[in-house]
Amino acid sequence: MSAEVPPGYDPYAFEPFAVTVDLAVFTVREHVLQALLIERGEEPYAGRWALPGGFVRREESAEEAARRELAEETGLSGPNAARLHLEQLRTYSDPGRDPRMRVVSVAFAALVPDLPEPRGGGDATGACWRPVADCTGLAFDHDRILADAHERVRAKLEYTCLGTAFCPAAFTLGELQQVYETVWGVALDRPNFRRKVLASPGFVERMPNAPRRTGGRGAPAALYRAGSAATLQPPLMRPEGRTP
Amino acid sequence: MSAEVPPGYDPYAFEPFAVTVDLAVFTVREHVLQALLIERGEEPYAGRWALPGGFVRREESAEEAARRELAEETGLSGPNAARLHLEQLRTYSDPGRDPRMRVVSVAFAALVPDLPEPRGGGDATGACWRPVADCTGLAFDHDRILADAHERVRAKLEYTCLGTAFCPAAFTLGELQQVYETVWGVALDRPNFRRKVLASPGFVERMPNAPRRTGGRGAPAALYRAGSAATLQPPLMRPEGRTP
DNA sequence: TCCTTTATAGTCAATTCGACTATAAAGGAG
DNA sequence: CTCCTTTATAGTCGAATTGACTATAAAGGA
Repeated sequence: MSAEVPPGYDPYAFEPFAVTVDLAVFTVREHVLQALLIERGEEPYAGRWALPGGFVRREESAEEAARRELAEETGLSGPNAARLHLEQLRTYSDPGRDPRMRVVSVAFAALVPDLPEPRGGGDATGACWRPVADCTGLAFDHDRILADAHERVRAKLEYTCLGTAFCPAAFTLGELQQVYETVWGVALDRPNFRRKVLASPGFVERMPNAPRRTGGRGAPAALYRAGSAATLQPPLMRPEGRTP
Repeated sequence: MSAEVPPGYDPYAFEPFAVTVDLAVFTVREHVLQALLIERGEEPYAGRWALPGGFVRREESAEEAARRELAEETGLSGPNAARLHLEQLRTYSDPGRDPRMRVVSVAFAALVPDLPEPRGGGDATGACWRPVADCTGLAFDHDRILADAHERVRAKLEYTCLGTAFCPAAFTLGELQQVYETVWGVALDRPNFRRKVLASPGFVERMPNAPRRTGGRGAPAALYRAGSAATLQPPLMRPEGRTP
């Protein structure tokens, strides 16, 4: 490898890499933020938990690979696939992050509503939801990826309308507030929360139907669906203004 | 290149890619936001302008490659290299983004103060600063990368202390305000701007020295340096709350 | 029939923000 | 030297937002 290599496509400068995608898939189940994990069936890290993912194929982009892997892992398809937020997180490229060869991984964060069942499909031994607080000791650098994705989601709830991605197609403001409280780990004042949400144009819109009761007890709540806005102005900040 | 497929990897799934970094380097010069471009000397796109960048080498991460390329292209080294903000933007992986082979590019955004001179150093035919508004018709998908980076910088000025990355080690509040006005393309009220900045803990801190006059005319201004905070709470929002 | 839980409507004071006014300290033009 | 323009910096004031509460109604369960 000469030091005076022109930019371009000098054969000595070109190094072959494998490119993979890794997915940090989040959902809110039973008042807890959970992540989707798979149990590795092969070396290295056989038997360890890891984020779902796989190789990017020759004819697809990283986004397409991520969507394909997500469908394989969760059984997400058709109408469900539409109610899914998938965004690129960042790329992890440390030499040595895979013990055998040079692998660059494009990480994605995905937010899905509470799905019926995870499907341990395809190549993974098993797949399951696990509270993010318990997701430690993952394979490769997946602890780090998951932590980065977790903080990204926490931060994006502040200034985007992403919270609705955790909710089903129709939801109550109480359910939306639960999402915020679960992801941020704080309690929010109910009247103030609904005042903020309803004052944010395009965040939620009322469904032209009848209300229903959700958890059984309590007064029936109005149903809302996600609005057309993508960002929140002004933002809905978490208390204690922490961004650790 | 070792065609040997490591054990445990599906040989049909593994596809070799080239991995590059592309840099969107921004500075504020003469009240205009400018980006660093190089003129390509080789096919494809010979003679066209492009973002600086290059291949990731076998023993380095994408971050290290980006820092290396930036040093080669701008002559940034030693003390200057410290006053530099470099952050990963996202990865571009469309098949066909390079006409000849499968290239995945990890894009970075860099913010530097007004440097003495760009250096068309090393491998590039020529390098120059160009107002971002005039940066069109770039090679590959670099128009898109630059646009994404531009919007990222605009957005991050709102909720981080990044604005100081465009300023020299010591700066006046007027200079910092110029950065915001230039990047956002709006005029800000001077008293209100300084009130917000000074009320944000850790954004700037006064230098324990004497004031000076900057542009020649006008009263002398106090000098500040970047504080220790990374994020702004509450954010400093651009007027008209636009996030196109 | 209570009692607990949840939804929803208000109130009120403190804080913040946007739009201004005012004053001082340069440098340049004449 | 004397305006005049430009910039820095200190305030003011009313409107809007926010955080902390109170109040009331409508469930379901014991």
